[in-house]
Amino acid sequence: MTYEDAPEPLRALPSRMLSLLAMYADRLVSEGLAAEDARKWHYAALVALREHGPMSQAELSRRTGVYRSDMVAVVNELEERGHVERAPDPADRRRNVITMTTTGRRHLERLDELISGFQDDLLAPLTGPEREQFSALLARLLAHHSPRNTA
Amino acid sequence: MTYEDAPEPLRALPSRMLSLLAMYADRLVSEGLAAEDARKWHYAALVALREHGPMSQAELSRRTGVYRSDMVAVVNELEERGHVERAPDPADRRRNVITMTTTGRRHLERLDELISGFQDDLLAPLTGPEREQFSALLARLLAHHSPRNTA
DNA sequence: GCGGTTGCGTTAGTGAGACTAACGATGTAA
DNA sequence: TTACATCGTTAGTCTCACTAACGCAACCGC
Repeated sequence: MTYEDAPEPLRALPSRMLSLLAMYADRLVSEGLAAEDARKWHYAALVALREHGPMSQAELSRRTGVYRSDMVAVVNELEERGHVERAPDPADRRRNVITMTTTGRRHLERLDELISGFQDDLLAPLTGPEREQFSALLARLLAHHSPRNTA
Repeated sequence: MTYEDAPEPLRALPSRMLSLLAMYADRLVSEGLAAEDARKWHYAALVALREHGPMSQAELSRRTGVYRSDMVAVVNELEERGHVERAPDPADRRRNVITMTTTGRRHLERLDELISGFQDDLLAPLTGPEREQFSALLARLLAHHSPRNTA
């Protein structure tokens, strides 16, 4: 927060505005999810599981962008809460197969609603078309800077 | 990095795209500034000093958004490098007066160029009008969510 | 004058996130 | 079989935003 009086040249820097707004958005999401005893990586993992079915932690890691060393904790927490099950993969004994439970699926649906509400809060001052445009611009910038397209 | 295969519903979330892009932008700036032995808060502080002249650490903190506890280190580093001078304020002995040196001013001019280049890198895929629009949308979102306007 | 509050610089510490290194166990390929 | 890659896991680094508390100095009401 703060920055009330940031000098103009600073205030107008896209990189700075981006950091500031991202910080705000992150806080919005994190605090909102905390109310459901969830963290944003929980959401990312659950969405991946819904989209692609059961998978190993390493694959979950690749799909969500969470390091596999950090994914350990995420899966631990989801397992504790009964949202996923972790079982050794009989086909490849290095792997764990992570499967979403029914509880997990219900939980995810709840999170879907919350997350969607946060997007509305975030974009509140924009009109419908402006939101589309903002998202589209973000997507283009990301596409340009992500490893896949930059390489 | 990574996220190559993020499931669609995740990938399209504005809050997520924002975080990702901000991470990229931060890295761009931080690594670029490191080449000049600078950090982004150095830049913020120096810009504030140029705009408003000598001021206390607390005021610097308010103007840049850096906590005054963290501002101590920023001023230390700038002082070590000879970019600012720290002197007790005779008018108020609780305060330090931070003044930019000539060296600091030259350094800041160099940073100006670097920073401006990073903005270009960041916004590279967008056309001129698109950059304007993106900045304008960011500014509006920030204005809406910053404490001054939210209150 | 005095007492209470507020602001200052500083130190220390928290909690989260991104990221690296290395491990033992397992699988794959030369 | 030897060499290499992958997986889950532990541990640890660095940076950031943020809080708490400190001693000190200034200000306000009286």
